[in-house]
Formats: sequence, C-alpha cells, structure tokens
Amino acid sequence: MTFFKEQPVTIADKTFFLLRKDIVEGRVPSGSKLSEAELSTKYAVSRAVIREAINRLASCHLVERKPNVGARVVSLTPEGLVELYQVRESLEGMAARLAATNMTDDEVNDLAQLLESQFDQVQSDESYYQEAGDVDFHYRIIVGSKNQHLIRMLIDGIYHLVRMYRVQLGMAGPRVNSAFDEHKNIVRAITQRDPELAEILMRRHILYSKNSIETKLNSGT
Amino acid sequence: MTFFKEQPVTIADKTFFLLRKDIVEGRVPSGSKLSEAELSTKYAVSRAVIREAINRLASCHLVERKPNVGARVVSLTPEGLVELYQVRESLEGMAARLAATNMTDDEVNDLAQLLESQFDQVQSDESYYQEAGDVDFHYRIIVGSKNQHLIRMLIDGIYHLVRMYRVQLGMAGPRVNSAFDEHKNIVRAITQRDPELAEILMRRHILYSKNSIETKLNSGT
DNA sequence: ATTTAGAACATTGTCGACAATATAGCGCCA
DNA sequence: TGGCGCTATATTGTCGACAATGTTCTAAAT
Repeated sequence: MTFFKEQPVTIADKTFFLLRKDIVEGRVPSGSKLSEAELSTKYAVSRAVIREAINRLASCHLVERKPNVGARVVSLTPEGLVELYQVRESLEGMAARLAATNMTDDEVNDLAQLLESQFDQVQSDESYYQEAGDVDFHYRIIVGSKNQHLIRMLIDGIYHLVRMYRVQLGMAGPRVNSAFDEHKNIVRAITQRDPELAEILMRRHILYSKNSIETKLNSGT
Repeated sequence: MTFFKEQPVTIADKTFFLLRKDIVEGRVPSGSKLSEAELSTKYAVSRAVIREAINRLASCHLVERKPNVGARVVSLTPEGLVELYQVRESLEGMAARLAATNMTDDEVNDLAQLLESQFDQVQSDESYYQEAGDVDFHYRIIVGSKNQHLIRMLIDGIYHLVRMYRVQLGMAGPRVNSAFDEHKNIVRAITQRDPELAEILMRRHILYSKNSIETKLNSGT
C-alpha cells in the first residue's frame, strides 16, 4: 500500500516518470550521456518535453547537466553513496524527531500495525520486507513529520537516488531481522512521544544501514 | 569575498538569476501569480526560457507550480519559517559535523581569521556582520563539509528562501554579539576536530536564531 | 610527424506558432 | 433571483524550425 501515488497529468510528467524509472533501474546506464534527439525519438515526444524531463532529473541529482554540452546520468561511486547516506541520516533523523510530536495518534497506531503485519512476513518469508516494507516504514515517518521541505527533499529527491544505488548495486542482503528490531524501537520512541530518542535511533538505524552496505561493497570488490 | 560566484552562461541562466533575485528581494511579491507571457515581455525573452526559469525556481521551493494552471511565488508564513529552520538545523548541523573532519587546516585557519576580522567590525560598526558576514561564515562551513548533496541543497536551494524571509520580514535585529560568540565556539570545535560538538553547537546556534526571529515576528503582530 | 587553423558536423539553446486545458462571462431555465 | 451549462477568452503545454555553441575531422605548415 503505497499511499502517496504520484500520477502524471501532463506529457512532460509522464516522460519524466518513465525516464526516471529507466535511469533508477539501470536501463539507461549510469554515467551515460543523454542525447535529447535520441530520447525524443525513443519516447516519441518533442525535444521540449525531453528537456523539461532532464531538467527535473537534474533537480533530483539523478543527472548532471552542463550548459551547451549536455546531460549525463550520475555515476554511482562509493563516495557518493557515503555522502548520500550522510544526508539521509541528517534529514530522516530530523523527520523522526518531528514525527514524534507531529504524527496523530491514528497515524502512530497505523504505523505500529504495519510493523505487526510485517513481523509475520519476516518470520515466514524474508524477501518482502526488505524492499517495499522498509520503504513504506520510512515514508510514513517522513510524511508524519508534517514538514513540507523534508517531505519533498526526501521523497521527490533523495529516495530515488537511494533506490538507484539499491537496485544497481544489488542491495538486498541480510540485516532484515536487525533492521526490523530497529524499526520497532523507533516506533516505540514515537509512541512515547520522545523526539530526541526517535532522532537518535533513526540516525543509528541509517548509520548501520550504511555500514552494512559499505562492507558488502568492499567484500564485493 | 564571496568565493563561489555563480555566473550565467546561457540566457535561461541569466533570466533565472534575475527572476530569483526579484522574488527574493520582494520586487515580485510573494503569493503573486507568475504569468509566462507577462514575464517573457518583461525580461524580453521567449516563453521557453521563462518556463525553464520557473521550473528551476520550483526546484528551489521559491515558487509552486500547478499543471495547466500556473506558478505562484510561495507565501511567507510563520509555519513555513519554522519548517525551513528545522531543515536548516538538520542539514547545517551535519555540515558542521562533517566540516570538523573534512576541512583542511588551511580552510580552518582562514575561517578563524575571518572571525577575527569580523570581531573588529562588530566592535565598531555592527551593521556589516549581520548580513554578509553571517552568510559567509555559514557558507564556508557548508562548503567545508565537502558533501556535494549538502552543498547543493543548502546553497542552491534553501539559502535563497532563508534570504527571502530575512529581506522581506526585515530581519536584521540584535543577536549580533551572541551570534558572534556562538560562531567562535563552533570554530573552536572544528579546530579541535570534534564533530559531535560542532554539530551540537551549530544546531543550537540555528535554533537560537529561529527563536529570536519568532519572538520578533510575534512582537511585530 | 606533430601541431594548429579552419571547415563541416552534431548537439544544445532559443524562438514563435499551434493545441489543449482551465477560467470567466453570459444566457437560459427552474 | 440563483444556479447550471455553454461559449468565449486567456493561459499553459507541446511542437518543429532556426540560431548558437561545442566537437571532430581534415589539411596545411613548421
């Protein structure tokens, strides 16, 4: 149940979503050049809407554009991953802090219930939780912060890059049980309306994720 | 000495910078509608470059765009100010933390020297420090974090909104001496290469600023 | 053989016109 | 008189063509 389903209204929207999906999931390889003419034929739209789509992708930090030269898909590097997770730690920590005071009781209950239902899945079949379940959890807290800047920066911006790293560097891995416990502790802090604790736990949770991914990367090379 | 001077290369760049300046400094009033036709005659460019400029402004959260309807300059509200400073606290806190480990010794020395030179100005003439001096200090730490995401989010994005609030709600006010002391303490923490302390002090510094502004706003109404 | 100047090519930037959508005004009907 | 629907108008979205810039290839000169 992804509740904030963004749906395209204009052609530029649709093209933007398509292109973003293709980039995030690696069909347009990272580091490759984006030719406006080529893309306009590929997606069967005018160059103007391609340009708008590329500009929007640049806002998300998914492509880098140079004037009079063109745009390239960002390249995925270990350093980039570290920087990304530093920002995540900062922003999502604040999101958890704010969620502890700004989420309604109903929202908190729903969140706790979500974890309950995921608990069963973790027991029987681990595969689900890693992907959508984790994202769902984090999204709810971000939205629960009720801070528009935070919400837009994370959901419209950073999370697509995070997903790009996840998909292309193949991050599934373990850490399912431990992450689940961390989620539970965060929810407990929010339930107790303890902002400081919620922030600390969220930051540690993201820090652990980063470390886990880093070791996996290093062992891979 | 503003060292990261961004200069326009294309017409769209120039128009974007002009329009942003006009919005931030209130010549285009907050909450007003941005007519593409009107702006294209006003700035003597085609509608296409106006559209690109508006799109970029939307990425900075300076305007809000609705499909098939148009774009409006954001309205400045007390709640918006609070949300903005929450994000600042989060991101600049992390920037200070990272700066404590990533700034070179030379950069740290320059920063300390900057504060020294500002100290004299604070003694004699308070007016300078509040504006450019404060911004310069924060910019150096942000850049010193060496985190590209942080740098772009803050300098390209949030800081223009901050300036917009400052200019249009007329925030000059006192807090010069106390802010200066806080700056000094932050630099000391960075000099001692103490990331945790640098982050804590920066967050408190921004929190104090927010509180100061809020009380000023409330007393104004 | 290497470097450099220039021309030919390819790509991005800018523009004006047309299409699609939303808004405002007017008349009709209950 | 008030509300509803239609038409007219204004605004945004999309497109193809032209201009400006960057890039590559060639050829000539040292």
